[in-house]
Amino acid sequence: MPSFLAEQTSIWYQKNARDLPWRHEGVGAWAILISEVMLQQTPVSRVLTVWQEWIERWPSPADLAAEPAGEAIRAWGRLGYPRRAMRLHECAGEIVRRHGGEVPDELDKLLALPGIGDYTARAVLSFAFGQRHPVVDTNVRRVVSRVHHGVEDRAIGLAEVAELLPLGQSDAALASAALMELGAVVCAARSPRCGVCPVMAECRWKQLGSPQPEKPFRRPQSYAGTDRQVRGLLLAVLRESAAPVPRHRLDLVWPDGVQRERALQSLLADGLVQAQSCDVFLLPDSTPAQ
DNA sequence: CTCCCGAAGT
DNA sequence: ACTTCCGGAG
Repeated sequence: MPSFLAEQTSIWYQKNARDLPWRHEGVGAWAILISEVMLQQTPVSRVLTVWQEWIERWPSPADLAAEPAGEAIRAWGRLGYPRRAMRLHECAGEIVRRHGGEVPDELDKLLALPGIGDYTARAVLSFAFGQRHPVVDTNVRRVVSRVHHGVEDRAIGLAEVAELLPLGQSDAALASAALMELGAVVCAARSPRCGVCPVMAECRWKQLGSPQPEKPFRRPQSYAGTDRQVRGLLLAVLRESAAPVPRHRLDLVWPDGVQRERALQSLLADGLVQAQSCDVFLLPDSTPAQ
């Protein structure tokens, strides 16, 4: 059932879409998959440079799979959540071993790959293969919740979004990109730009006076002082060092020895760091995928 | 300090 | 259903 929301947003998108390099003609499924993983938790502006480096260095899954995981972690730079880099490396290996080196174009096969969840699998199918799938990230949830239900945070499921997409494959893929773009640049969480919104006239949320949620949703933890920050500091040292790093150099980045050790152990457990000996550490140099 | 906002493990 | 996992911009 093509909806007013999907149709109007698609028209708007064709005039107002940002010119992002992974949207260019001829960009392959692997490059799009990389972009979606990088964008999972990181703003566009920070992804641009690293994505370009990755696709030039590793234009196919086989190119990435042929290198040690540590190279992916190093090239991830400061994008954050570096387990994504490790999973992308594992993902490349799986694509080579199980799919002949080509990104699969079926939902169940994508969902089975490491680091690929409900959102990313459908984003790749839509944006790389032009298929019709509900691509639901928090932007899309917010847009649909506001426009159709008039509230900030109604639970929006895949089925509901599937129903509002146009029936044609390429029209649906376009609408999915458009809904995400609208949520990102117009129907923003904090500062919505309703004055330029293509669906303002039929937005339930706007009609109701842009009601805020009953519960303001408190964010329990800040980043400063968390294990995540310490892990980031430790990994940065290893990333920027060509040679293995002795423990005493890691001791410099954080004063609390208990937390520092806990962070180091969790990095080892995640496979983001390897111990060369009991007091020397390096990025993983696991043998490339066979 | 706040905002950003997906995958996977439990 | 709830928690862990980053880091830069404002």
